[in-house]
Amino acid sequence: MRERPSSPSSTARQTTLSVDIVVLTPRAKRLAVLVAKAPDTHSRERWILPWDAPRGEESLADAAARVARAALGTAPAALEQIAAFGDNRRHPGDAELSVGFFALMPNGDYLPSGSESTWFDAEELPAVFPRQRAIIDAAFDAVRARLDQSPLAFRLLPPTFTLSELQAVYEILLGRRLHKASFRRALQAAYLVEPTDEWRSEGRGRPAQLFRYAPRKRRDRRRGVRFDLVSG
Amino acid sequence: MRERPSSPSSTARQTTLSVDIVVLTPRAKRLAVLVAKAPDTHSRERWILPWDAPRGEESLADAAARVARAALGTAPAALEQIAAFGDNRRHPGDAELSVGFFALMPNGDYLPSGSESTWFDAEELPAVFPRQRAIIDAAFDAVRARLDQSPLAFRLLPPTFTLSELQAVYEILLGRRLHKASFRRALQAAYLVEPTDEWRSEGRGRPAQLFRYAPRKRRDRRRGVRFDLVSG
DNA sequence: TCAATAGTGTCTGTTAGACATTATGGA
DNA sequence: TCCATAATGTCTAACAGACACTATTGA
Repeated sequence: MRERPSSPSSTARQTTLSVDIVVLTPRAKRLAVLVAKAPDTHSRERWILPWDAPRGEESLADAAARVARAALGTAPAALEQIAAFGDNRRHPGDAELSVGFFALMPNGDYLPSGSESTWFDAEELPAVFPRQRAIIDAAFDAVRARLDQSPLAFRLLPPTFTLSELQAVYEILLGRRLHKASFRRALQAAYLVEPTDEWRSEGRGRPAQLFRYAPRKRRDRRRGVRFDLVSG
Repeated sequence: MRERPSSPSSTARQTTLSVDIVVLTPRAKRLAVLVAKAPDTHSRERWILPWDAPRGEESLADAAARVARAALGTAPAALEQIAAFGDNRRHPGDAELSVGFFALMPNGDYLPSGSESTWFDAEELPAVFPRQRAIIDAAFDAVRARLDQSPLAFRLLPPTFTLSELQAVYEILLGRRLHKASFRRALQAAYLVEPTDEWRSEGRGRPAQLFRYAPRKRRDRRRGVRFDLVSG
């Protein structure tokens, strides 16, 4: 066997691998996470994230899509990798290595039928395995970090939407309130949306104009689209 | 075997795994990457990133540290995970899954003795395996994305340094020029450095005051420390 | 009419970025 | 002395954030 400092061994080792999905959805002005009750093999109650091992030649992304689809009954609106988690924390399948993904679903009132899965408010999560707990925490960070560089928010909305709906999605994903006037100014400056000639009236109040996602030229996105905080 | 939508199989599958390191260093005002010549098993010349499989109970981070140390002869100044790469692109060890890390080294003139490794300018990289090419590209993105939230730049400098040196490191890591006055203002506003009472004279010009990294209160880092571009 | 929401105009303090100037050493 | 680099002051346009106001519907 040859000796090279840059590659001390010439073959990759066998490892048990899992793909774990943090499905997030806006629900009652908060973020909710999809978890299922773990089979009662151990004494205390545990909940688990959807997960599985990749099959055959399946890529990580394909495996993640399959697991998300199985858990939801439908394809999620967005699916992105978070990171690999290879510490020694416990995992429900005792995987040595877990690759975490986050998925976004538009409507948190929806639940796959006949499933033991439930939505939990992000602030009131039940006990999960430590490895999956770390993946959940990383999922929130990843969503927030990518939100202003990637059109994640628009995937949670129908093709046309009001600016108030869009702002609400941003607020839920970021976990904080935004300033209305500045939010709209930033949207305008970023050329992300264009108005339609439709308006929608909901309950009381002035009807809102509908917009659609229509990113123009990539613009000099030196610093992405940053939205301003509200005072309170 | 039980049927749960959230976890269709109960055991994680065996997979071949590698940990691949993108070692970056400032060199001649540019970023350089450490690569080694691949053993000539195939016809055309290939270069490879340092990599290896984790051993035994070793965590991903531990394996990455070991590989980086083996390639450099010393520990790097920083080491962070990028992501997992599980597509079907080719890898030098034919790993099904590779976890990429980036490492930072202060001095790019340094080379481990007796090694076939070489620094390549980031803009003029030789042919590497497609999987590792993707890891390199992701490494640049990761460094730039984390630079304003994490004190990566300070790890490339000795305990005391001039502000011009610090700015040069930022410029190399970001791959673009920064505006001097705004850079210093941003530093001041972020309470990241404090002056020492030492000065250093190098060649002509006024001597520069030495500073040290001394982050104060975490401050309301709503938007991290952002540095401004230079006009040109 | 009132309540509620949509959308806009304006003001102010802050700051990014440019520019100019002073400071201080070496050649 | 001239040159090169450090360090700082000032100016301006842009913008964040606050506030107030108008617009438009349903109750």
